[in-house]
Amino acid sequence: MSSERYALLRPELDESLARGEVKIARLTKGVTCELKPRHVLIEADTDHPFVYRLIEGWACRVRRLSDSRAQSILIFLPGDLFAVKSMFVRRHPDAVQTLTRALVSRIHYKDLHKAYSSDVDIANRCTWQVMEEERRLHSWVVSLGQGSAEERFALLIVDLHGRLAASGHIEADALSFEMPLTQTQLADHLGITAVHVNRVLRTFRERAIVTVRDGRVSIENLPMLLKTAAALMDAYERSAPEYRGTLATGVSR
Amino acid sequence: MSSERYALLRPELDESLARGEVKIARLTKGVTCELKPRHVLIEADTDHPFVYRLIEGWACRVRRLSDSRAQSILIFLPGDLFAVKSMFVRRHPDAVQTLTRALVSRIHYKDLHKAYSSDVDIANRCTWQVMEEERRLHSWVVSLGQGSAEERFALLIVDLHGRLAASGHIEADALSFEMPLTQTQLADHLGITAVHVNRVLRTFRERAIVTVRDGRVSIENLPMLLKTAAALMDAYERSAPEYRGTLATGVSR
DNA sequence: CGCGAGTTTGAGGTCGCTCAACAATGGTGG
DNA sequence: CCACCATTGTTGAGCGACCTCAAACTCGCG
Repeated sequence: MSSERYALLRPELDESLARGEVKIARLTKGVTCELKPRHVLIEADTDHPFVYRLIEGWACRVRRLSDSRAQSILIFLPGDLFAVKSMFVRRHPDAVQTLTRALVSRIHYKDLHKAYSSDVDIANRCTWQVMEEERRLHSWVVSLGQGSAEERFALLIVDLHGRLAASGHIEADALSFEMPLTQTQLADHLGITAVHVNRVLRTFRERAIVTVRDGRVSIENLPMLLKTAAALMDAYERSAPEYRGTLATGVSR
Repeated sequence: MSSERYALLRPELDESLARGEVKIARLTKGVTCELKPRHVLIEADTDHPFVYRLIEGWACRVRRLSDSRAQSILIFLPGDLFAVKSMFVRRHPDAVQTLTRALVSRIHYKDLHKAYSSDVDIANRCTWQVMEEERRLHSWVVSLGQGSAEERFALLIVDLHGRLAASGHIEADALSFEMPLTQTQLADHLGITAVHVNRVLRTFRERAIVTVRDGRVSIENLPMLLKTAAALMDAYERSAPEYRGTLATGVSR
């Protein structure tokens, strides 16, 4: 978690969060396990005592409705803590499952809450994770509430790119990266049908803006992509380096 | 904040949260102020050093897009803490404004964070507030992503009713309560146009399920309302007393 | 080879949008 | 007290984004 990208973090907390990061890493180290794609880590509405860190791979929080609709609420990328809420609630109303093969470490909520209670750095780091998630949820509410299918998709790509770049998993100027979501999974996240996802992808491909193939996205016209997402983007996202940098210098084809 | 409704809270935290509640109330007491309707308390993208408690009235977090679209992200009711994130970030990407005449108390983020650092009860209470908000955001993402306009509206009414009942502002079995949102404000929250809100309200009125008039909602057919919202409701909401109770005992007309 | 999961495409339908007009309300100033 | 205006609510007509259903295609896998 680089604080680079989160320019709005109060500077006095910078070091505390970095320390909390290390301390939590130390606490969770040891108990790591490898998971297959689509493994349900946390079942909805079931008592669950662990807090996790995603080390490798992708995962997501998904709610399934009784009538077979599903909404993928948040996507987790390497480095993210998740189910921090386990410290406070016995159950979660939605499931967490892997999207790819993944490596996670975990810690019992009691151990983490003990550390949380006695060490401000750890409390800060946990609270920060929840707040960061909340920020992304705000953005996603705006996206689902006001964005067209194309805008939502563009925003998603920009967001994933930004997060992967911020955590160092891809270069900040990378124009291609892995995105292991099927069109059905994209649909559940974007709040549209899989069929329509396919059509949206087609128009982006035909207009040579973004091509998604074999679990990989290639950005062919970044300025155009950013322009499509721009209306939905908040000040945080707009201030991310990959936005200012590349939009200004013009990586257009 | 009664823990009644939040049956899933870990029992060992119950007392700590109650203590945190009281301590925060003590910290913020004194500095209260009264605000007019539509007063912008927190401006988007502007440095802001306070954390608030809404004592009376309604408020909401709203993001305005460059092209005049707007999404109301969260609605705050009496008792809610908001802008807890001020402790961690300098600015918020969305504004917070009152919907009615309102009474708020506030505290400087440094003071609160000092208390947060030295008192677990206060840390717990703050983190809990953020987690509770996150839970509602999850639900709202599902609602916007998967729900029809009617389902969203029904869920909103059920949610508001449940929260007002939980905090004791209305009776748990009240079938009518104040809801001081204009149709335009409802539209921005539901992610549909004001015109369509009007039509949705009409169908609910014509089917004698819910009538909204003069800033007040009257539930005329609760089972039907719950049935409409049911698909979108999570286990928390479904387990709320007013759902189990009244659906079971059948308040149908 | 057959199977299942994912992708692609067509045809037709619907939910919700846009534009536009008008009614009801309440506040303001003359 | 009335004329005026801004805000909110209401309704119609036409349109477009997205959905539903259905079929065909690709691909990896046992």
